[in-house]
Amino acid sequence: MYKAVPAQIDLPGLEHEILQMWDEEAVFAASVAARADKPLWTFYEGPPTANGTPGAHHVEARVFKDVFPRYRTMKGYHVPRQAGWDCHGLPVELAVEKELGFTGKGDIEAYGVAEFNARCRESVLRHVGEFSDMTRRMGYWVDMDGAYWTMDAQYVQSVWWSLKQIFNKGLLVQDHRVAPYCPRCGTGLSDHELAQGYETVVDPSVYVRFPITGGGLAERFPGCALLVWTTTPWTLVSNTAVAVNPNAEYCVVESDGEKLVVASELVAQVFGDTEHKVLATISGRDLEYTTYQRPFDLIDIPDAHIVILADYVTTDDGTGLVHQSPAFGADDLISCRAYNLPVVNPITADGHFEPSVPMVGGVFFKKADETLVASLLERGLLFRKDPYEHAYPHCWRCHTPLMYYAQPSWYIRTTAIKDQLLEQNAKTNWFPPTIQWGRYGDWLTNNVDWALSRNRYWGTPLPIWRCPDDHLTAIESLAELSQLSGKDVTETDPHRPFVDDISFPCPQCSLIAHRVPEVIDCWYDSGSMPFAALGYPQTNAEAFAEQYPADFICEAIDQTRGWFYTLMAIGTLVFEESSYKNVVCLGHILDEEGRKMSKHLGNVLEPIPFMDAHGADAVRWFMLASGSPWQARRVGHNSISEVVRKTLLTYWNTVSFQSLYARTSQWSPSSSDPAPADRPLIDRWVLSGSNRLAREVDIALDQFDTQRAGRLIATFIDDLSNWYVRRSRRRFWDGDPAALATLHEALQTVTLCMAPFTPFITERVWQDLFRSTDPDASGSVHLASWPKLSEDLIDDRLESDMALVRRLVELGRAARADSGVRTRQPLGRALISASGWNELSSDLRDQIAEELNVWNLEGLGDNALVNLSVKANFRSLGQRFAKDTPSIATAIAGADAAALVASIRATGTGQITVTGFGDIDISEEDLVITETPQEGWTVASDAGESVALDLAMNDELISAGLSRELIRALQEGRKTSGLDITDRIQVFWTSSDEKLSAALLTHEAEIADDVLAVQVQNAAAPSEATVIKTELPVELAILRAV
RNA sequence: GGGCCUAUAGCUCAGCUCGGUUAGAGCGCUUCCCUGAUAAGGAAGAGGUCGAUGGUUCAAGUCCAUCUAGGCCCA
Repeated sequence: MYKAVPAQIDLPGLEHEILQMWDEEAVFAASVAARADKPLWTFYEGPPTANGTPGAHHVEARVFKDVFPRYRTMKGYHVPRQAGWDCHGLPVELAVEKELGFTGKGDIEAYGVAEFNARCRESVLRHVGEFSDMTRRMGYWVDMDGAYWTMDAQYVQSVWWSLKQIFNKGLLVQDHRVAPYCPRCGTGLSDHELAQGYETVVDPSVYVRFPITGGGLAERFPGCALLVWTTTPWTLVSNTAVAVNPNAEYCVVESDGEKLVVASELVAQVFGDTEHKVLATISGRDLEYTTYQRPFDLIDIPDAHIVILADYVTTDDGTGLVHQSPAFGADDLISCRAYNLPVVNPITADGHFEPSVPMVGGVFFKKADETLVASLLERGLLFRKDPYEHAYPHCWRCHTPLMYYAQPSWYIRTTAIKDQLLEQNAKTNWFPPTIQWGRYGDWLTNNVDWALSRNRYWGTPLPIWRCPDDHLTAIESLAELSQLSGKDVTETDPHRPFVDDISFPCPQCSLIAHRVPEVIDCWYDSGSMPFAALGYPQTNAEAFAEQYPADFICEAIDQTRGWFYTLMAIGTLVFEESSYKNVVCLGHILDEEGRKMSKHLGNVLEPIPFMDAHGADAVRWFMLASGSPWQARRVGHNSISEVVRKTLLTYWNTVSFQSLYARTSQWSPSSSDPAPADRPLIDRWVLSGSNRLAREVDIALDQFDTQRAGRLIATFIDDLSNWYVRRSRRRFWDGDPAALATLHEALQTVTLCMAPFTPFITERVWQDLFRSTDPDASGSVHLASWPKLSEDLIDDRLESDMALVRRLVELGRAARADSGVRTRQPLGRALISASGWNELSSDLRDQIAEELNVWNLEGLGDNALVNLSVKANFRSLGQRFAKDTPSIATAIAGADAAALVASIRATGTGQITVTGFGDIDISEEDLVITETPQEGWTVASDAGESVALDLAMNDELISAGLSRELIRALQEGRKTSGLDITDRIQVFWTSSDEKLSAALLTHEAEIADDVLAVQVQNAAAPSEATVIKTELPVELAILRAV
């Protein structure tokens, strides 16, 4: 027997019970173990940074990471799922710095690197707890006990091993380049980190006069100045040169008594309405080696301050003359090197001007702008100053504006494998597909070398040792280090400062080699997880070979330049093959107003309270099925509660209904239930639909399309509840085994299809309906297999017939509403006109009659004088007649509809005369034929289908109507007086109304049957009976029968 | 400046792959109906220049081009 399923449900409460059951019975482990000998379907978990608290976007990604492995498991695959935690990196360091009240690297050094890193490790352990709780609460099944931690010694050594492979290929190199640099964190950043941190800021954009001191122009136009534009006034201190485009045209402009050099194309923009006159034009090339007076004379920059040529200079913006400061611009550095100009850097590693610099010594670089601009103004060098709004890169973690800063760094030469990366990308399936050659492909095409090193503390140490003669040795493990150093260091923590203390004689020259000071980008750590999570190659070599590459990974779109890239790049660098085949790339989650969620705005959704308010299933269903996962979506309390009402509660109530009546009639599924073929048509319709559902959802999930799958499921649940159950209610009251078996089977299918989406509620239903009635049922819905298809039960004809039935019912209801006669009042007959009506089985016709409360349904043409109208069916005509379609359509509209239809119905074709074409044969499919009765009917028509109601009343109909009215009043009375649905009652009535009395007597048996009355007495009610309120002229009362 | 995404009812979104002549759903609003599973369901009404322009076509929300606005990412 089924378990009792209450109509009311507390979803979050249910989920906590299920969570406990899963824990107690170790269902997740069992679901993986049960498929151990089945084909592998591999999934890689992208490790969240164990820092800060989880947000709604983590829930989103984790829902998708959960649904496909669950689905594949049901389909018979072995899907191990290893959790992972990203432990290293700036985010963790910054959090610890904040806790300790540090302001920079000096504080860390003073505190001690060992102690600092210990705090970092402790911080990671603390934050992982929050992620674990959220993960468990939402029902994301992933093995957290066996999680990989990027800070584990084994993991670090795997990363070392991979770096050594790359080093050996000559692709890990040190170089001196201008790179984005965070002065607060004191380290360079990679391009994909840069991508995380653009912020819109307003900087001063200044036009500065650089008076010419030598060269051709100085002689021709004494007092002339170069007009130079920059948005970073602080770099003017180290001005070294001015670059112009050799192929652009420049001119000398006289305005307001001064002479300035500007690119010709920009003259109008620079001078605007100010009166100005062009004195001469000159090519950029001819400006080369012009000398000028630099704007600030604060630091020593020998042999500089000339005009140089550079192709990258454009005349789109500014003045076409670009100030050069080679320490702070990648392009500047390249251009100035070509002229052997010095690279002078007056800014220290913490972003402040050196104390010895006059005017701005000790000032933070960005803060110097104001002082410097004031000085320019005072000395008459400032031509113009505008606020300039633009996106400027900031540190993605501490929000300090970045400097482009010349510094030595370690790079992975990814540009050398760019073609291979493009090749690997071509073999990857992206969902949605636009990412592949759009956002991601674009990124690959513009690939730059990976700036790998960080001048920090808490990270995987770069495993390169260097001797005084600059010989480099890459190390792959502590074992190798032990061998070289002659000491057993295999138990040493492979982090700073401990590895820094290990040294060994250089294998090439025997001088003592020490480790270089840098640690690596933590994105390299996470990108190494396919092998490092297994400790490969030191351990698990076999498992790795089986599990590489992954069948499936999934993250949000911000990972295109993050994890999606580092995974592919490292895979290609080390194994010459990308590490994933299918990648699902999600849009972001926004708040209800469409804004990004951020702590700053205070609109962050706390996942656990959110799930405890609505239920994790509701949140999951929303993420998977509501709107497009590829797009940014708004989420909030309203959108989630709609999901609950529309889908989850409808499903639950259908289950509760089934349980109620099955238990009432002591029904359990058994072999004595009628076979599907022997059940009524409506049952076969449901089974056709449920089997189709299993097939279509399977296809959709195979294509990673949860939105489509969700729509299919929601539609089916709606059909089941609001058509099948609604239409079959009486059979359930009667305990009809065919109906009960049908609903049982349909619910089983939909429960299985839904299990990956909403694992909690489906588990509850599985336990209450299926495990309780089938000794062979698996102990959990998540140990069950995908529903077995019975293709032979899928009946296209039946489904299209039922669709017609439902359309006709819809028309009938419209006509009913129009007529003003309430549905409880039966009508004698309705006339139907629709193609397909004649072929409709009597079972299906009965569905229409019952739903509309009409005693007889008849074909329209046989019973009334009919008005015919015809319209052109353009879809059909267009294919045949193309550009002549409109003339044909006009002719059809003007034709004698009655004669045309009569001819088509008799012979299959009809003829119309079209001016310029003569007679044309048309068939029924070329037309939309609408039949309506000529008079005296209430009609509703749509798309060639009509339902007409006969409103004529007679005593019999009125009597039946009164009886229905009484039944409804009595049922309402039963309900409000709190009777159980199985309670029997006695009915007492008295009435002075003749018609009503007659109706009661005529329909007594039927009334008694419907309201479970053991007796219907025409007598005054005893005092203990409950009086039923009704607007009919009758005194009515009921009493619970003993 | 480049890449990608988005624009359909007051709000949230389908429909666009594969063009068919009255553009759909849900929420909200008005009126009515049905109801012994339902926190539901149904009918009617109000509410749309399907972002704009141009093109292709017999026919464009749907295909093409350009533009506008917003978003994300990059320069």
